[in-house]
Amino acid sequence: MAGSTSRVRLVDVATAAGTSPSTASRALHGGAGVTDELAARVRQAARELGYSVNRQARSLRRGHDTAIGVVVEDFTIPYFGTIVAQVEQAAHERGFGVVITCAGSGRSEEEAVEPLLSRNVAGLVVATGTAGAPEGFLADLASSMPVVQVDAPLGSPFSDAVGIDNVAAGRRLTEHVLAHGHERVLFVGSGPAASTVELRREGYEQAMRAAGFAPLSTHLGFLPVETADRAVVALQQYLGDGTTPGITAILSGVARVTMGLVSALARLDRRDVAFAAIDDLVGADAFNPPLTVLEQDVETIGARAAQLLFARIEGWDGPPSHEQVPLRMIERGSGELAPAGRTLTAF
Amino acid sequence: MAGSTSRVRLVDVATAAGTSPSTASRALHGGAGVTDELAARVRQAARELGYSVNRQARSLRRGHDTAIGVVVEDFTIPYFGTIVAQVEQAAHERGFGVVITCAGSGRSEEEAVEPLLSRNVAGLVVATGTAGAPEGFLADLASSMPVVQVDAPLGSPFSDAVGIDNVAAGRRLTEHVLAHGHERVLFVGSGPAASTVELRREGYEQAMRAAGFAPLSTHLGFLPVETADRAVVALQQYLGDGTTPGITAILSGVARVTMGLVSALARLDRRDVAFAAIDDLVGADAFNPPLTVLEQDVETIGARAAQLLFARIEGWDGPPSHEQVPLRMIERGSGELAPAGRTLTAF
DNA sequence: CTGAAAGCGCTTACAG
DNA sequence: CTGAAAGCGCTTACAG
Repeated sequence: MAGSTSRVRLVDVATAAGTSPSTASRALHGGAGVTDELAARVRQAARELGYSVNRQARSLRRGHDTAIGVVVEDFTIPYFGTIVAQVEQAAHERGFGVVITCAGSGRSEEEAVEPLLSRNVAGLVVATGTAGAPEGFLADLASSMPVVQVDAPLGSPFSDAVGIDNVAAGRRLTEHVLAHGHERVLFVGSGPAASTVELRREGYEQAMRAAGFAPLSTHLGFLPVETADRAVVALQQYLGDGTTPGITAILSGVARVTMGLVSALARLDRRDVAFAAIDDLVGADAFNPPLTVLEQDVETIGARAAQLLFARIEGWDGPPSHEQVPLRMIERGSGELAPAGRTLTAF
Repeated sequence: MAGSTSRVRLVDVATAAGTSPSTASRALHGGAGVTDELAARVRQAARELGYSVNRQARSLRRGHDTAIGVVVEDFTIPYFGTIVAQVEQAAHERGFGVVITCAGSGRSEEEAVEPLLSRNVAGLVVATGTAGAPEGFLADLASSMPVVQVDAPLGSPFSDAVGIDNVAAGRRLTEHVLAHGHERVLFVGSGPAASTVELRREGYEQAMRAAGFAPLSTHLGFLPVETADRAVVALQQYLGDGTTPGITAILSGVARVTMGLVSALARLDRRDVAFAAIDDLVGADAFNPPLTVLEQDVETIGARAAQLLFARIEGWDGPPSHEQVPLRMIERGSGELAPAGRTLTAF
């Protein structure tokens, strides 16, 4: 057991083993060039004293830390939680620490990243959903350290990226409800700044136009708390007043928005409106009706991001790779409703 | 703009401002004892060069880092995501970094915490739900640095703690369904190791016994993926086979379990069984029937934990405080169902 | 194979 | 008010 007063240093271990700090360091980490016998003595002393290296000192000396940074837009969103979990796991396996920071709620990217850079992290996973301008702050960063972007709208020429094909996702979701006879379909995004969601909207518009229907979209904004209230107001506007024909299907571009829409539809008691969403939600099979979703494989996205990052950290020097992880449609019912007043026969 | 090749050091700033590192350091952080004019020159040089302090060096010199550690059981669970978000926010406001680690999935506490200790974090927020043995590893830690426990079963004599009154929560949830005429009520926990959930079960048993009914409880385990399948199996066993009278109400002790139960009840199409849970769930108002919950104010729990931790870090030396944040019952319908075949008049 | 020495970038008594 | 010097704990050329 380590004494709980003050951490034991390498010199303590060396002294206990009857050698010098230099040799002790080599015995514990350096590997080469130490007698087996002496190395064993050092390792035992380290064990007995409960030694663990002071990483600040090591990092200062080596010029980079065995830690990576993770920049996330919002920790309360399950998507990001899963990314963090995967990255932390990969880091832990390699003996790396993980320092996190939040880029949301009005903080600038510089401000968000400073706590990471000032700790000399060896690389960065950036999952903000909004970043990715090739001329931005991240590009600057990516030229001096490995950066992997997650859920980024565009592949940057300076960094690796892992995500989904957003345009195709929007198209596929749209085609799903079109196939069930819908023509007046509303797409709901979170806001113009969420560029991945905007790409999904683009896919939606492509699919609508290809089918000969007019696209119609709106935004709910970013704050989950307010989302349900806004959704009620927004939906009432589009659902029709009995005289004008309203929309018959709703598509949600992202989980946060789905949460709001699901509550709003429940409050309005409109279970007749078809509804499908990008991103799965916990309990979606218990919704009324059960929610059809186009699911992202978030675990794979997080795991691949970590793999790419550590490959770079370990020196891999290939061209930036932009990976797209396949999506999976989970049909649970809500997206398969036919438009009210119309019976489908062919499907 | 900072050059992107190599970080600028304090000595660079000092040189640019025509002074020494000592004075530059004092001008930027130390505060006292530098001419206004010189201080201004240093600050401008720092700004122009894009200087930001190397925290590893600072920490090494000062003996402790301006960073805190957060130990979490599982980042994908919204409860912990909210704790992390709150703590990160508080840390950021104080110029502290946040390094995280996961204590779940078979890692020992020592192993989980090592990456934090080896970085000399100034304090720890520990949210593992299972820890809290007064003689454990954490107690050892708490004697050498500030530790705040979140969601801990017992108040440790060595550290602050923030959470809820778990026994009272179990009692209150139980009394809710008892008030609607239920007598055969099943409590579902996650596993014997989750001691906060076990305390909730204790409250449930107290309430059942006080009402003269026999308590009946089971566990679903920890893995969210398997939970729904296990829940189906478990529920079939308790719901009765038509000849024997089954349970008429189910209580869930924690969010992960609720997710499984909600899916299982949907699959079994048993909307007649009353159901109430501790912890709110996203979309709970869209469930069928809408889910009644006893909600934890997780944001307040996280915020208070951070406040306590930083108070300790800044030197506050009061006795360990064990705070319990009030709960809120959200009645949405699922817990208010009367037992099938029995009509209530009095409520 | 081993150890004395230098140095990573910072802060802080200490002397002026 | 200012600066030269020491030292936080480690690693790594360098010399032996």
